Amino acid sequence: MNDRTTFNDSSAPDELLSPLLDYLARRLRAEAEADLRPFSLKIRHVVALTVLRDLGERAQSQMSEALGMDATGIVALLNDLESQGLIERRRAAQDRRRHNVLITDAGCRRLAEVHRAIAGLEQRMFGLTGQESTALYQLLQKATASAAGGPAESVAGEDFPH
Amino acid sequence: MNDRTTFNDSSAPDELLSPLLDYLARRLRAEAEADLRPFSLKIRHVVALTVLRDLGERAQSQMSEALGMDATGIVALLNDLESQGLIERRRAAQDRRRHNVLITDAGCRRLAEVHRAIAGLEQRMFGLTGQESTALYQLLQKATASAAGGPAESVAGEDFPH
DNA sequence: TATTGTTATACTCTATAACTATA
DNA sequence: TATAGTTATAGAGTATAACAATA
Repeated sequence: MNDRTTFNDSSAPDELLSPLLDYLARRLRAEAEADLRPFSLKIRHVVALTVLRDLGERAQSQMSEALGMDATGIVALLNDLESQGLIERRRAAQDRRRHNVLITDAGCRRLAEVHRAIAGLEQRMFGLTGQESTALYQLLQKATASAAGGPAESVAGEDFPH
Repeated sequence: MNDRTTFNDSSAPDELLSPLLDYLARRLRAEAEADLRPFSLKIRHVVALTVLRDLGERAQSQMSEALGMDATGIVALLNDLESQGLIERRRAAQDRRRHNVLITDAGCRRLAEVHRAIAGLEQRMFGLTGQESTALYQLLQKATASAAGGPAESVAGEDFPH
């Protein structure tokens, strides 16, 4: 049964979030390309490194879940990072089918550099104050935790970095 | 929350916004696909229709700028919408090179339906309260206005819907 | 038989370059 | 010559399907 009235009144603002998210993500990827070229990385590499730094060693299947990406995409992503020595793949002893992935020291250092570059880009591009930026981060964080739980549920999972 | 107040107002938070935006936009596109399939539309069609509804008649070159997309992408986008009768292209009398684009009545009706579908998806997916959702909208709105002005400037332009 | 990771492949999204018609 | 739109094409980005190794 559909409860349309509560739905409209209690929650959503008049306008949609999706067009803004779509727009900002597209612009971001385009702008970040230039800043990340010296590192031979793309935004999704940064996402993957961030997850590995914050969550530690993970199986590739868990990476796939945490990043909301297909497993086949993860393979290519990790290949890029491994060829630069930023991550390591290790056969898991308990289950030899599994490749455990972890960030290397070089990966951590690289991530820190990239982090500074992207932070600068965000500041220039979004023009938000520190407070606004923090508030936005927290809201996106909450939305992400919810989205990571599944499309129809609001399960705040530990699937994404804080 | 720890000593967050020690941050000066101009500094960014410790963590990056970009990975979250990238993640959410990717998930959103994937999830919205199912909801939008009955309409034969994608998220970017919704963005385009929203812009046309809010800003009125526009040249294609202006659409390109407003959407932050290459002009060639706009052509295919508008072809899709025109073939469904949701928008119209008219030769501009003053400058016959130009195609002015405007949303049709059918387009407005379709957009309203789609709007409801996406709003429901956002609520299920992001699990935000009405207040949070509104706050997030306003922050994304501000970031979008800034980003529309250019990568290095904070010019709040009239380029994107309010 | 089911699961982890991989390869091969195709489809979607976006950008670059060349063409047309107007100015 | 320059600009608005279009076409053709190529390149990312992501997903689907079949396969190998292991459980």
